[in-house]
Amino acid sequence: MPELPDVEGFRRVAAEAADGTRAGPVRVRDPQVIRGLRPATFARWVRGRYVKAPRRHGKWLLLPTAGTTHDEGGFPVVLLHFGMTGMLVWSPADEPRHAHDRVTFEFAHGQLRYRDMRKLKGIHLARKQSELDAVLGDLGPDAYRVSVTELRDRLAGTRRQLKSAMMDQSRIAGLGNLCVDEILWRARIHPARRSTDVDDVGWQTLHQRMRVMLRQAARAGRVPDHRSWLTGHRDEPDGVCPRCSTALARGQVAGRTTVWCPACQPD
DNA sequence: ATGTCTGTTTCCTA
DNA sequence: GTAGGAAACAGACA
Repeated sequence: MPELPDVEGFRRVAAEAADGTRAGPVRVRDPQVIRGLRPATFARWVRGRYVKAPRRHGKWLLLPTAGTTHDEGGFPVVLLHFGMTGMLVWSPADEPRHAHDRVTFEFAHGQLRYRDMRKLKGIHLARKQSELDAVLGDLGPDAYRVSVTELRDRLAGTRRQLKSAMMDQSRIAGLGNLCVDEILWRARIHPARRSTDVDDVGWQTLHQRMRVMLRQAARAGRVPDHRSWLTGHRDEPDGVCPRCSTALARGQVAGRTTVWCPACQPD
């Protein structure tokens, strides 16, 4: 589930509910979710800090903190990754605990809950720049902020299949399986096309379609499954292309379930 | 019961 | 550099 648009939704949840407010007790229900330091240490570092202007890079959500109301946000920074099934939920304090609520952050008006069924990823804490770099240092530029030039430069220098390169977080950060299929369908490029095989017009198109797609999806906080989107048809066994009604193709590309239109996206 | 699948990432081998 | 498989995890489903 969580790709760039979803995490952007989680960022808004954090911003609307907790920005500028002070964290109370931090409860770690599942110690396995806290990575890189002891859960009790994590809770001690975060409790009493003011959350400031939540940010997102790729699929990571960053919660910078400050010691006082008027301070600018800085270290420590809480870093959350949602793996395949994670989410960030804002609930009233008396809302019954969900079975997959792994960590809760108490605030005056409610609580922020890190909810995740599979615990593929988790929550880190960066107390200084070097710890931030250790977690985020290998990420490429955020997919929504990358320029067309940078997109081309970072993806063209490999002979891999384009889909594989686009999902590589060290090249471009934020795109997952759904986003990439949707973007490639809109750009009319076959997912297994070699990166070295895309021309300048192709990069322009890809960038423009990516921007539009991500803007709309980020606004929704998810990749919409609207009927005019490829994503709206990918779960149907006999899905057809919403643009040309050709039967959609389904297969494995870069080791992942991939859906494309054989007519719009010729090999 | 058993095996297969899944919107992610990382590590290992060829 | 690149591709493929397996693993981390927990559940749904046939």
